[in-house]
Amino acid sequence: MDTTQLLKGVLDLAVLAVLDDEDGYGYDVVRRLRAAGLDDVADASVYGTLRRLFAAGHLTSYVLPSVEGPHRKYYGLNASGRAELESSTKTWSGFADTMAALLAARKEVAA
Amino acid sequence: MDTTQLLKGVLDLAVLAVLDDEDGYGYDVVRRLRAAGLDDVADASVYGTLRRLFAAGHLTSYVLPSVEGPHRKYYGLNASGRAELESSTKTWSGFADTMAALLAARKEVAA
DNA sequence: CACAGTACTGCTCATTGCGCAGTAGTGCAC
DNA sequence: GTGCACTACTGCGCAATGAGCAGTACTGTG
Repeated sequence: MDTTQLLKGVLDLAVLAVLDDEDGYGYDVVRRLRAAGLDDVADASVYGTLRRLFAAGHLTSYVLPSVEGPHRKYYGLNASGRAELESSTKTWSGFADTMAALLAARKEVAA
Repeated sequence: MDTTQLLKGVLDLAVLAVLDDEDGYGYDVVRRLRAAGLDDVADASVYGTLRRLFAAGHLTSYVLPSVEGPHRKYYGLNASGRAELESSTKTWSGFADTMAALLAARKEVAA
C-alpha cells in the first residue's frame, strides 16, 4: 500500500493540528510532520496544503525575516481553522473507527 | 472534511477485508461496505477497485448466473491478495496510530 | 409493455499529493 | 570571491483514485 494515497484528505488535518500547537512556516511544518511520524510528506505537498487552507480562510498569514535564510511566511489558525480542525478530527476518528471495526470483524471470523 | 478523500488508498483495503470474509460480487461488496459504515462509497468506485485489484493479481474471478438478475462476477482473495491485505492492514494501522498521536498531542497541549 | 431492481461497463472529471525546476537569502570553505 | 550547502518558498505538470453519469442487460411484476 502506498502511504501517499493515505495522506489524501488527511494532510489538511495534520497541518491544522500542527499549527494549532503553534504558528509555523512551511519549512518548519514539514519538519514537524516528519518528526511526528509522517516521514514521506513532500515539501511541495505541505506548501500546497498551506496555500489551500489559507485560500479557504482557515489560516492567517504574516511574514517575518529570518537570520538564517530567506524570510518566513508564518501561518496560524483562526476561528474558522479551529472549527475545521475540530470537525475534521471527528470525521477522521469516525472513519478510522469504521475501518478498524471492518478489519477487526475480519480477524474474528478468521480466528 | 470530505470522506471521499479519506477513502483514497483505503478502499482497496476495505474491499480486500470484505472479500476475505467471503467471496463476493461487486453489487454485493458495495452493500457490505455500506453496511459496515462506509455509507458514501459509490458503486463505480468499488467496481473500479475490484478491477484494479484483479489486474494487480490479488483476486480470482468467476462468473455465476443469478436467479434474480444478470450474471454475477464473483471475486475472491488468492494468496497474493491475502498477503496484500495483511501488509496493508499493518500500513494502515501504523498510519492511523501516527495520526491519532498527532491529534492527541495537540489536545494535551490545549489542556 | 413499462418499470423497478439487480449487476456490470466505460467515459470523463475533480481532487490532491508528488516530482522537479527555479528563485533567493545566509554563511562557510577553498 | 566563487562555489556550495542549507534555509525557504513558488509554480508547473503529472499520477492515482474516487465519483458522476450514461448505457447495457437480465428478471419479475403490474
